[in-house]
Amino acid sequence: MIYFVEDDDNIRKLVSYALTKEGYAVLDFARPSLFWAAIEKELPELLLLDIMLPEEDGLSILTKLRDDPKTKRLPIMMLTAKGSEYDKVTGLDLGADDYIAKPFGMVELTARVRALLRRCEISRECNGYTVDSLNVDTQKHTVTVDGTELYLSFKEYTLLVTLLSAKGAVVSRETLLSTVWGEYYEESRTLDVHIRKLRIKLGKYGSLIQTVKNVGYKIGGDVRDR
Amino acid sequence: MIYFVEDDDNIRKLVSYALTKEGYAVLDFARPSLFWAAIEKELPELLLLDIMLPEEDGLSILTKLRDDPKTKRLPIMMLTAKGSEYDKVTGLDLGADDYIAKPFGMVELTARVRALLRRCEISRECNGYTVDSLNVDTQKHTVTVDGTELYLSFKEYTLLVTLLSAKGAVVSRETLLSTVWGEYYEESRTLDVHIRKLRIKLGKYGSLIQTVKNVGYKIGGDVRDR
DNA sequence: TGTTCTTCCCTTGAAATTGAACTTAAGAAA
DNA sequence: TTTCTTAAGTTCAATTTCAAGGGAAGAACA
Repeated sequence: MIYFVEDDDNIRKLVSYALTKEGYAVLDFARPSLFWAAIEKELPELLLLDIMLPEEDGLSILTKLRDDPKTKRLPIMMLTAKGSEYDKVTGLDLGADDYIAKPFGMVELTARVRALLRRCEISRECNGYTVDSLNVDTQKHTVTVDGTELYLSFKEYTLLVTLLSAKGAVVSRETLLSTVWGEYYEESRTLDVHIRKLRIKLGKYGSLIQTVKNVGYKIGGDVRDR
Repeated sequence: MIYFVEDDDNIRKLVSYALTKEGYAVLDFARPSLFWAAIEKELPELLLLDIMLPEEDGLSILTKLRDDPKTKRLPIMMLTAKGSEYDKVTGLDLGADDYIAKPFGMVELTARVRALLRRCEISRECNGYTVDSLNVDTQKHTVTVDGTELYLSFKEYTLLVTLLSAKGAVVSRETLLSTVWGEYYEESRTLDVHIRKLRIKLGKYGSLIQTVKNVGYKIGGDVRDR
């Protein structure tokens, strides 16, 4: 998911269109306030940020994002009409990862986006995951164990995919709650209950979901993309 | 260390001077052959690569570097007189991390270099530690000795990671207590007890944890990031 | 100089306590 | 209906506490 903050309607539409055509999911925002609301709910993989904006300067947004541990590492590309070297340097030194000056071509933009995502090792969502003979197809939204399809509820499915996407790394309770349940959820036992149901439904693969006490849960076993 | 391949003497000197003044160690090469010789000996942290070169095209060098596992992830910034969008895209898509078109200002160049190094620093942030055949994976939260996984409790694990992250330096009792146990903890034997359990679980590596009387504990041996 | 004593930390083992996750069931929401 | 959330009770390992056991460094002493 790519977020794009830009007040100029034409540029916003143009860039969104170009990126969408490249296969990226894009959400664009005409005003910072809309962007802030969205980022509370879900973090994008990359942010395109114009500098000249109503309400709040792009550089101010950049600074705030870099100060927050949650968005400290978010790949950010600044985008601006001002072409002066001074502006570029300011943006980069405040923590932007790339900077592109208007007018820019869509082809260069998408190439820079690709390069930045590559550098940050965030590949576009894959089509699914496989562990042993447990298969998850994120296109079809299906889960199969030994070839037979399994029915999972929405939360169960999202929980499983979130764990799988970490490729065996531990996912904290907090992250799980915010990813699967949306906004920040304070400590709640609903996560435990869903983990339990998921484990039961996964049958012999239930034990793949391992508890890491005081931290969260992880998938044991070799997770492969597909 | 930054390597810089550029045939134009003026630009080479200018850029080298600017980067050196920024505090980077720079080695510049007028010809690809000299660069290839150097890279055999030592990998730089970043490579600035001109496109138009004698002997061999910069894009060809880029491709070769990206094909070699040793240099696959080397941060590379392309640098060129050709300002066409097509060239930029080609460079970026062949695996360059950034691209700057001549004529460029030294201030922008150094800012881009800083930004690129910063980003690569982040992505290579440590995923674990290795001492001898003791391995700690901080992503998966696992500890292995000679390839077999070891189960550590939360405190034991945190204690071990805290000690490892000091890379062999002594960590005071006070620091350990405040890092592992949260806020300040009054003097308590609980730390000793956990150290003991950790030593036992680590088996032959238990003796890696050395007591520094009146101060704290440290890891003996060569701690490496991974 | 060498021996014993004292003290201070750290180690050890066992027992007591705590707390995070699990379970279950029932009610609310979709 | 099915799914999700909440609440309450349970469980068992993790953690802490306690008390006794070393052992090294320096002091006292012969």
